[in-house]
Amino acid sequence: MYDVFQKYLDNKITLMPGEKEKIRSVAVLKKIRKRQFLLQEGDVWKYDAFITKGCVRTYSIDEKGVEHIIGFAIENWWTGDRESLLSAEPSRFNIDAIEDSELVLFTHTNFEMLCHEIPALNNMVLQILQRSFIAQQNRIQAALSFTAEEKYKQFLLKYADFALRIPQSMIASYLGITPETLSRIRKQTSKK
Amino acid sequence: MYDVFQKYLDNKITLMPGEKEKIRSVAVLKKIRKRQFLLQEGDVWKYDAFITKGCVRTYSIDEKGVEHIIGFAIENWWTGDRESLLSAEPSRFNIDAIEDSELVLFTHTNFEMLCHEIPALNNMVLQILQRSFIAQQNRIQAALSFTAEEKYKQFLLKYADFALRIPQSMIASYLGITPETLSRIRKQTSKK
DNA sequence: CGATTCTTTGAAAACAGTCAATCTGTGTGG
DNA sequence: CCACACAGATTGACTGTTTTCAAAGAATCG
Repeated sequence: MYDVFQKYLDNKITLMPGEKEKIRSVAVLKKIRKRQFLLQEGDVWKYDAFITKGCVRTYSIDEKGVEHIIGFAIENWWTGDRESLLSAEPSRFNIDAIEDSELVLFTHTNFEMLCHEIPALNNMVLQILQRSFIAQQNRIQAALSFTAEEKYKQFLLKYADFALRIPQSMIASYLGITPETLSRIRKQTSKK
Repeated sequence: MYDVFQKYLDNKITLMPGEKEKIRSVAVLKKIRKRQFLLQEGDVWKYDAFITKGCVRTYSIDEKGVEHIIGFAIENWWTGDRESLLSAEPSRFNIDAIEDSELVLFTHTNFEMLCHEIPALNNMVLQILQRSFIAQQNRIQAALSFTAEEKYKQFLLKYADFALRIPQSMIASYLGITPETLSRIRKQTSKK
């Protein structure tokens, strides 16, 4: 379980002797089953969470009870609610597992300590944040510029590696359309 | 002109003796007039840009020639295209001035050097990035969850300080609706 | 196999987009 | 200072897309 994370780290940064162990010593392993919550609306999120196996979704629920998926995350991705983490306010989001999943958790306090002591790690976090920022910007642009069909196509291209693991109703939610509309788009495009 | 930026810095971080001057020495002042480009699609963006006066917009143009506004920025905000900056690829965005504006520019190379030498500055950048990330996440959530009317209301609340400086057609573009639709929404809500 | 969840389909209603015309306000040149 | 031009905002009629609601059809899991 932890070895997936270790591999990820080795791939990204080179650590000084002893640092590997230091990181390892504050890591907490966690398994969650399909449909199980990692974070529930109203709770305060306090971790940095890395997925070693499985798939989770982050979503909000509007006043009509409809779910709106903000993002997905799979193996080798980080997840969590940065807003709640930094503000220490109750989260407006839910995170739950789409598949049985395994995670490596760090309490944010521990993780900050690690980042402070290990510049390479701190730098890695900055890189990830930058990349997430860019990805979000592109998603906003897509939402503004593309039709539902184009957004779906782009989604399949961009997330080809795990698009098939996700129920269509959830993809629809992510794209901001109803499951019925997505079903019709698929029918349309399969004709061609 | 530069004093606006200096004030901003003083407000955010405390600098060691000499650091102020070091920052100042690599800053470049720039004025742009209304409608003038700061960045044009196809060019590579190489700066970190701080606005001391005025207002700019970042937008893309789709294949039909329609503009889609990704974001606005005013005094005391940063602007630019992080994607182009980090990838060194030509930008897909345009940035131009909505009002006559004044900026403090740093070439990214210089700015990185400064961040490397001044940990407090580096930390500030991280904070800004985190906050931008959260703001974008909230925008995505709003786009998914809210009706056009709700999005407009939220925009007015959130950006009350400069919403009036921006033409309605641009607000419509930002919200992902046509100017006509926004006009009708305004008519509706003013009735109540 | 039965139960539950997910997907598809249909028809009607709601909504936003398009196109074209008019109105309004601002700023410029005569 | 006026008149005109121009850009932005509004309005109306029409079209097209998406949602909604309801029901039937697959697929999945214990």
